[in-house]
Amino acid sequence: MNNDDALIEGEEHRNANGDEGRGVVAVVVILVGAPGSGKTTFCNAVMSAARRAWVRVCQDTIVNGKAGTKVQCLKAAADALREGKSVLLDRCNLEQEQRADFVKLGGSRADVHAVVLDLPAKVCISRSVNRTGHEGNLQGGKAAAVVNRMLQKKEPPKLSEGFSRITFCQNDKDVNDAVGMYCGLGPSDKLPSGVFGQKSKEAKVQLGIMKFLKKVDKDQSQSSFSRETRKSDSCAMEIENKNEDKKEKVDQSTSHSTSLSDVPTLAFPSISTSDFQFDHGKASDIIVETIAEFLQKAKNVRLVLVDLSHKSNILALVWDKAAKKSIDSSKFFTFVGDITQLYSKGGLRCNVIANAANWRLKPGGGGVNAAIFSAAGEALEVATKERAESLSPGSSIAVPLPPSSPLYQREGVTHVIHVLGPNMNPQRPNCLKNDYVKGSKILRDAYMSLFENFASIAHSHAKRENVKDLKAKRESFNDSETSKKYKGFFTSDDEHNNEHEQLLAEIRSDTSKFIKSSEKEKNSAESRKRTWSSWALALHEIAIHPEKHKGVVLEMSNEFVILNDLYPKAKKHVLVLSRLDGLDSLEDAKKEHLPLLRSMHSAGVKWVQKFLSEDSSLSFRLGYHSVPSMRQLHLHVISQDFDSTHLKNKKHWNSFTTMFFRDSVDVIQEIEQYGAAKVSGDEKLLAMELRCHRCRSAHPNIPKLKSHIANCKASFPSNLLQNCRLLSASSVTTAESK
DNA sequence: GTTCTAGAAC
DNA sequence: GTTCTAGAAC
Repeated sequence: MNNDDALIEGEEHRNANGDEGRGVVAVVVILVGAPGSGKTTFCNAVMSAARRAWVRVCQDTIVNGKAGTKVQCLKAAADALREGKSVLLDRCNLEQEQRADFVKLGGSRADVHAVVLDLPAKVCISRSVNRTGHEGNLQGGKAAAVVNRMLQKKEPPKLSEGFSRITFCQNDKDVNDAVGMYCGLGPSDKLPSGVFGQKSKEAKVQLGIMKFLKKVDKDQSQSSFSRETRKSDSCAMEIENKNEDKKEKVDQSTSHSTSLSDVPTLAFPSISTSDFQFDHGKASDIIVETIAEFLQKAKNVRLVLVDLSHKSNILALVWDKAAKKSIDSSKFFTFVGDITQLYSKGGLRCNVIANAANWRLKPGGGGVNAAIFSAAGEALEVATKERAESLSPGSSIAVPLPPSSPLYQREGVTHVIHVLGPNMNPQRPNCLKNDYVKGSKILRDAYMSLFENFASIAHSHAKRENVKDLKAKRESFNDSETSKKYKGFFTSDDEHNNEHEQLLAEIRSDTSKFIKSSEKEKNSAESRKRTWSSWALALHEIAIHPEKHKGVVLEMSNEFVILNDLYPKAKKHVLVLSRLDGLDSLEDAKKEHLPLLRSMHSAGVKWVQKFLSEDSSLSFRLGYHSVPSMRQLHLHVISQDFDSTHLKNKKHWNSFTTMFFRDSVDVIQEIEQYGAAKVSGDEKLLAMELRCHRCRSAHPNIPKLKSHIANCKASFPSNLLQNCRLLSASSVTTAESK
């Protein structure tokens, strides 16, 4: 690897300096970026200080200052090239298809570069919302929606599309650097090719990998593309149908038995069959065999083999073989989708996902590895590094995902298991040169290791009897060594060991709260109790002495008191306040509290019904804050309009719209199943960017968000529509009948 | 200049 | 939890 890097560096050097005498080399720079990302600014900056002739081609202004067509842009660009000028293409170009025709302008005539202005969505939205008199006329409230929609479809450019150079800019500094570079580009200069500035701090390594891949990518896409698509086209429909059926089955089962969607589920890609070129027939046999073996031992878990494409060959093979082996289709099935968006796009809850990692456990490269690292954010890189430096073929390592990771927040993924399979590709490290005896063993080991790791995670989850128990164990294990691997299925021999290992994993992964408290206050059970500020005692006072607060109490029983939230964050916002002294927050709730939680819930539902009878346009959620600000357990019953002057800041918003808010139905279910409810109390959750709770679009600040939600009519995300999490006029009748 | 956030005090 | 306000962002 080091050798590769050195080689690449040498090449760069030659390219950057060694092209005098070759004459003028025109460049087509295809800008890629959402509205507000600064494409026009970029063009103007380059052209104002350029050392070569540039023509800016902008679709928004191409017809005498007015918007034109793509064809007109192509013509203008071609004309410019013919005159020996270089081209700055100023249009969004976020999708590959939109870029393809412009890339074709290259070839012998010109180098084609991409400059990706990949600034945070928030920045683009903020700029396009605020701008006035922009040529594209994308202003005002609609801008945010447009930007969001476009960003969802974005496909980062790849060298394989035909670019000779791609520059990613993630912030203003990157943009300025890129401007400077193109300004300084003289008529006969040529910039080094490759990918630059992609999300990795080790740009050189990244470049090395990308260059290395470029060659392989092309080779592969030519050979395996024709081979595979033709073959699979004939059965594509079939697979699609099967998967449709399958998905329906899953949906049905989730709606019938409320627990299925929360069964620990592992989503995994096929290991070694794409980039590592392992034979699909042999691989599918191994997948099905190891799954069958695993499912015999493991109870109450699900496995899902995921591939991006309906045309996946391996998915079809595994599907057929699993059916022939009569593998229980509720415990194992295949799924077509992006493994980093199974929940948000596919409605499939998977708390653990596997990553087809490289031996260095580095992000980038391509395929699943790049996708997962990029979706999980830097948090995964850091967490991975803490655990291991590298991975050997046939093994795997589980990494708990910090709650700050977008994958955790958006998809509910708590662990990523990195797996490394055997390599049959001569252009990759450790190639087995067609030795399928060795290869098959390694692939089998890889899956076994993956499933074992998953089993440990699932097992520990189920083992969480109650929070107190866990805390006690945590403390006793707190100082132990960490680097051992998880081992064993659910055999009694390994059980103790497993618990130990998993508790360690939990200590590291779970909400930092526990760690902090166990570090600060070691052994005394009393001192572990949270201290509350004076203002945080108001609810406790009402709960213990409701008779003194008749003015605010709406309803009262022995178990709870109902009152309006003093600072309602929506049109309707009431609290169902437990009267049980000593039960202060969700993390203290245990099985013994289930009757109380259930009656609080149904009291809340009754109020929802009352509110709905007054205004049927409202929708409601019932839930708890993971870490409440006020003492005394209280259930929020809140309408989803969030139309209130008291909703003023990010914390308010995120406390009701992220995983910080734990739906009462889920809380009850988790306590029934595991003895405790999961709390997502990470501070970062409350500092997250502002997203619409309906359409998930991002907004630059609270006022903009509020004006958006006042008008957003998008349907709620699918997860809220399941399991009676969201109550509305149409759903409440079904909730009642349950 | 105004708008908006975020930290401290309560 | 809210209020107040300095100063960042626009």
